[in-house]
Amino acid sequence: MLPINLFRQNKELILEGLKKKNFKESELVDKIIQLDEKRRQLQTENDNLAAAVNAASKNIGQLMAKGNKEEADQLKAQVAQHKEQAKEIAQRLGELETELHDTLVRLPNLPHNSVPAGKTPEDNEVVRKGGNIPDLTAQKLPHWELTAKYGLIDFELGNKITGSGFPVYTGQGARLQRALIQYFLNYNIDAGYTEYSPPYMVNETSAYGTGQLPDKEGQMYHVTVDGFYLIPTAEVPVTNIYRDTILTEYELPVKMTAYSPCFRREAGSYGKDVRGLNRVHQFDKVEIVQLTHPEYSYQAHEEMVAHVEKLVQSLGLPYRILRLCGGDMSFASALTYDFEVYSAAQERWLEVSSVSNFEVFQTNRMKIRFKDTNGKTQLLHSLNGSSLALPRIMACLLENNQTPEGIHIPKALQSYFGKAMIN
RNA sequence: GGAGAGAUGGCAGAGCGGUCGAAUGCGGCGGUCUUGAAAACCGUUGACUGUCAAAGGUCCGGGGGUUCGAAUCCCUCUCUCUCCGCCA
Repeated sequence: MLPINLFRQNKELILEGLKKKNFKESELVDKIIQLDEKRRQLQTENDNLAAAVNAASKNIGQLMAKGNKEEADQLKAQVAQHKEQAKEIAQRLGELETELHDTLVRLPNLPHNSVPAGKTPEDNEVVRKGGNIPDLTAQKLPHWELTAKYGLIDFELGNKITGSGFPVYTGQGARLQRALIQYFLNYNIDAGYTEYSPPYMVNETSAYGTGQLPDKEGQMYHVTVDGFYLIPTAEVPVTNIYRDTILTEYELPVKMTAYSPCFRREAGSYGKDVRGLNRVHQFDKVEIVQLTHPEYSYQAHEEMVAHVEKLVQSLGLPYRILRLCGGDMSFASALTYDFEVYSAAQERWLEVSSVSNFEVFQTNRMKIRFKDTNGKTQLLHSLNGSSLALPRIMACLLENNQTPEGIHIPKALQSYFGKAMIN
């Protein structure tokens, strides 16, 4: 949610940003400004009435103490009148506040200056490439055939137990999952991130805080009996750790990492996109989250990108880093870098990480703040990224490292996996 | 699931219808003292809204009610604790 101050101070900046993000309903900006003005006007009226009531009440107390009942009764009648007026105003004020808030949450975050213009994924900008695409002339099986061949994943069994998109990892496949999680977590911890093991269900307030609600309601599994949501990413519970918190400047930056399964309904996906591990309803991911001083968030963002890049490199996978264009960015983000790795048998790029700076968009909702050196309370910036999401990494590892003799395990993983090859 | 107790500022903990945004202690910050530090002493120390600044307004777990007036009384929800039951 954009801070309301921005609308009072710099309307042009907002309109410009919304245009770049390809947001159509720019008339909402004027609506918000008007609602805000009206709201403040009503608030003043309301406050003045409350002040009158407060003063009169104090007087009544004193008059009663003196035994001056007659005058007190007169004042009481006055107060009753004021209260009737106030009731009406308070109701209108409440409606106005709701409308203002509901309009405000419909606006996406504004893009950073460096975000390229554009509407579709084709307009994303390739920032860097790395690694080598392997030569698979000897054998070129897609990962869903490899997982069957070596007994790593049973997709059919998942169908039976739950439904499509809930793969069952078995034997060496399960072990590889565990090795990846462990490796990723340790790598993040070594870089100064504190590990958290959060709940996998969150309440409505938390889902709202990171922007899942109201925007992506249909993408989450909803446990209706208790009103909980299964987390689509550890970002949700982890960022909410600091909801309604005021930090001191020397506690910054806050760096957190967490492993969690992620649950996504993925309504509307189909075809080759959902084949094998490409898109599933439950998957594992290790996430990194930072809360930083607003002045240093872009520096932190670059550090996070470099951090994830080194991790991808250590797995020996061919990758590219994209700077997402305005139209392809998520609702809440100001700047996003996507990491894609090349799946050599499928011959396509698969997204494995998305590293974003949300600036104050999330922290404004969650009231995550800090006291600066002048004693002023300010919003922090929040950032997060995958480090990394497992299924597509696994798909690429299997496909790219396949040989007729077996699948090679990257060196960095071998101590976690326990051997150098799947066969 | 059943029975009971409770929720107050960063923390601990008073307050039980007006003088309470809230005693006191701890912690934090500033100062005196000191070569420096500790101790001691003095001062200061919640958030939100509003404004050029102020005045004013709101907040004692959430919501609703009684009253001229609620942290204090009533209803309700959520959460925490204790005991019983069940259980990884």
